[in-house]
Amino acid sequence: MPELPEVETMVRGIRETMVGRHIRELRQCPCSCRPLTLSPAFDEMAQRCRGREVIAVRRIAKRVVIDLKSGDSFVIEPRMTGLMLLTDPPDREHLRLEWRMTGGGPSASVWFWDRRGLGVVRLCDAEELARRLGGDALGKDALLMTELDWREVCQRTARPIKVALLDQKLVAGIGNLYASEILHESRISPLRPTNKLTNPQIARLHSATQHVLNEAIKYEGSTLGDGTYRNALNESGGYQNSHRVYDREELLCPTCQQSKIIRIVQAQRSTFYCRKCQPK
DNA sequence: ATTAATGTTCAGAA
DNA sequence: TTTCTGAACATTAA
Repeated sequence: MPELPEVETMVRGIRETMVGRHIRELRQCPCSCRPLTLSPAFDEMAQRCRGREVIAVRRIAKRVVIDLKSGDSFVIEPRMTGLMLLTDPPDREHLRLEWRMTGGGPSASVWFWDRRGLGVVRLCDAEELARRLGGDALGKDALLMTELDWREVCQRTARPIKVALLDQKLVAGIGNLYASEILHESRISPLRPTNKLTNPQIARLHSATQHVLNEAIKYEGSTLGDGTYRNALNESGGYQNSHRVYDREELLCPTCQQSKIIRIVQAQRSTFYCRKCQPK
């Protein structure tokens, strides 16, 4: 389930293969699955990008953005099971799209693979999409979320902080897995109303967000039990070995070594936390 | 053999 | 206005 660190890993994995090259052809892969959600429809998308130069490959929140010199950008939402690959898909059955690039070398193509097919690929104005999102959880420079930004955002809602962290209009890039991890490092209860957080808590939330996401990027994301998430070379991530609470119900909390991690459900999603280290 | 759970986003309802 | 629910899917565990 690609969240910010997994998408950042995808972007780094395909950047060298795409930037500075031209798109020779966009192809739909001959899989028997239901077609991906594309906007505009495939024929127009293929026609509009053919021959165009790729000038940047970057990440906005949980989306892969491929900027073309023409002003168009591919905006790819991997959702649950989408992957950007250079080689060796987990299976050929669920390959969905291929960008054939100019230039030689064995990796002159980039693929989008998606087992469940919930992914969405658009060719559009990327900035328009970015405007609909909150600040990037790990943005740089102008996109940086400062501690003051976090305070302002936290005033906007009374929902539990765990639920608010998943709202991409407040802060963009955090998903279900990293929300639990960040709150544990922050020593904040997932049940805490967001607008009741104290300034010291918000300061911890701010720094834990950066720390957890940067560490996860360093290990190229989390590959869970089902093994779906892979980097661009079809290799597993490594951050699952550093998880403190996610998917660790009944195991001892790594901080206090006394209390067991519990699982609760908030907004129909699993939340994992330690009652002792994250008091209400 | 059904059923539930998994995770992200959005439309539409409360 | 804000918050909640269900649907889009495929696969696996119960």
